[in-house]
Amino acid sequence: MAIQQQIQEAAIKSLEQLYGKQFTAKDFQINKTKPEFEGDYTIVLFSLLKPLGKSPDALGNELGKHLVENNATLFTAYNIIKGFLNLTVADAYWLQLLSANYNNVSFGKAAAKNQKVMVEYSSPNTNKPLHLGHLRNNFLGWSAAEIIKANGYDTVKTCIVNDRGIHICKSMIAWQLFANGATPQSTTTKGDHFVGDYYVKFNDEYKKQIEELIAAGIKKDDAEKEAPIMKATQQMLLDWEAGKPEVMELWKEMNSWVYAGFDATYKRIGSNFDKTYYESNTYLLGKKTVQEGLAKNVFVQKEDGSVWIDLTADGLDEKIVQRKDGTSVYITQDIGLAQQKYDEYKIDQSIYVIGDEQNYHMKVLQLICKKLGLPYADSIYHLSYGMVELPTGKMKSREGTVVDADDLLDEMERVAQQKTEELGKVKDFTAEELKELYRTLSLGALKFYLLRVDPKKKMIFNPEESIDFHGYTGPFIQYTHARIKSILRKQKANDSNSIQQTVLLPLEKELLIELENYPTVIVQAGNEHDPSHLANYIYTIAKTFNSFYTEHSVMNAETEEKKQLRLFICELTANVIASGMQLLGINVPERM
RNA sequence: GGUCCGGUAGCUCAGCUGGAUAGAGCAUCAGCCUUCUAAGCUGAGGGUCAUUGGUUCGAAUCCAAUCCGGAUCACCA
Repeated sequence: MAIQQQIQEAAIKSLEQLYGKQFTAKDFQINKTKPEFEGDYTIVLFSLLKPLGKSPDALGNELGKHLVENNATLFTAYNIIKGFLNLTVADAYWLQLLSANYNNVSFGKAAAKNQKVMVEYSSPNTNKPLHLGHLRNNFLGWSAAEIIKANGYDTVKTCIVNDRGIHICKSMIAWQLFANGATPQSTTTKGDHFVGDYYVKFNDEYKKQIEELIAAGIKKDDAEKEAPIMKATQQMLLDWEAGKPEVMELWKEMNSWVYAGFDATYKRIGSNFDKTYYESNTYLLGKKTVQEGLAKNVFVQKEDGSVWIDLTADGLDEKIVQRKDGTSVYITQDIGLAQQKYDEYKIDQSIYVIGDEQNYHMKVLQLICKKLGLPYADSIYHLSYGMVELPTGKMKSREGTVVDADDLLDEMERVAQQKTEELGKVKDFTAEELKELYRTLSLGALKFYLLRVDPKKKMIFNPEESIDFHGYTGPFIQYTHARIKSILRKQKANDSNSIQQTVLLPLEKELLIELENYPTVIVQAGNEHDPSHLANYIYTIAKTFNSFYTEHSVMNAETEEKKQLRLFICELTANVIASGMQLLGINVPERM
């Protein structure tokens, strides 16, 4: 049990024994003691004063004395400053924690809960390569799933590939018009980039045609509809829906190029999925639900045949769920897919990692599911994240202002290589080991950069300033891990009996107090679906370790006992860093 | 206009289920490598926590209003 919780329970017990009154954890707070005061944890007494009719000093003294006397293994001292009761936790407690967990790779992870959580993330369109925004999504989704797993849930990582629709037809049409049969192979271009280039070509041509039509005296709105390339695209969409063989063949081939490209990028960044859904298979789902909704009078049919739901009573708007021609809209497909996920996996919770531009959409989706009385309605959770923007504003693929994922990864690897060569610490590495190191460091820098901020906040990425390797960064933490491993290669911790009587120095104790908190941080990050808590926490651990490292020598410790103690601290710190970084999807090197 | 989200140091961000003098990193300045990896450590300067009012013993944190920025409110996905 977490120390904070133990203190709270001890205090509740003492308060009952002293005053015969029952309090709960909500009635008073336990905080970490501020560094400028003596003690480790602090009970804030103010909220207890009125119910007990006591002065801060009287309550503090009585409670402090009772706690120390009745929990000799837990507390060694107390002091009171104003309304704050500061408690000093026994060194033996931290030492016991240390010897029990120093080599426990499951430290911080919860027992199996036998519940299943699905995390949908990534969800790309097959008409353009992945960009920086997708990276935030991928890193978030992957990490959120790992954190959920660490909290004892079974997880299913899924991806819904947006592989059909008018935007896909655009790149197909452009390819037909301009490619002269070129392929990724013939041009040695990565498949997703190859197709993306034709998507850009479409827009260039479309714009040109509109201008020409406007020059010929046609109104802008009409020009946009009448441009030949757009008409051809719309026809192609109809042909696709009709299953016209040559269209299907081209569609399959171009998508296969894109998938080859995506696979390479996913492999590179470490994204993986247990189940991939394709919109071309799911876009007809949900129609049955429309009929059921009509039968239940949740939906209403208008005269023209379109089907609607009125959400104005819930502060939202009227929303269409089926067009007058009988085809389903996006939200209807989503209802259908939600049902399919539930049917296939019997999931207890369904998490959607989707940008905050779809907050409204997801709210509507959940509300409709509730009104339909679907059993999984409450299990839907939208893990919403802010857009990644450039200093110049939003990224726009049509305007070519996107930061391409592959380009960025290449650039990060170059920076990692340059910095490593400047420092010259791994000259004995093989070419293969160096390559792996650059990959580890570059991904560590990028993932940490994108995960360390609160997901729901938008963030600005400046391509001019490359991502740092110093300070609050992934490489800083990776470096700390490598430093520890360098010590542990010289000697491993072995004799935990020898350290049980050791008196802890401030930095030793501080590190242990922080390490003890790891399980609590995993729970918090899990409850809030927020990896940034974990990123923050690991950084704090690394920072404290580096202070400790500079202040105290391990191999040349004052005594053999201290050497053993510090070796154990090194082991546990390295384990927590490696474990926590793994939950962020970041590897830590043995050397760098 | 309705709804939702954000506004904390020059910049990027923590802290937000109310608690002690608001914290990090970057940048700036001053120190620290004959000793376990200096991608490090120590210190300094830098704040009207958007504004105003309220609740409270106590507010960056909760409530209300206002200002600023963003998202969204399609028979698009």
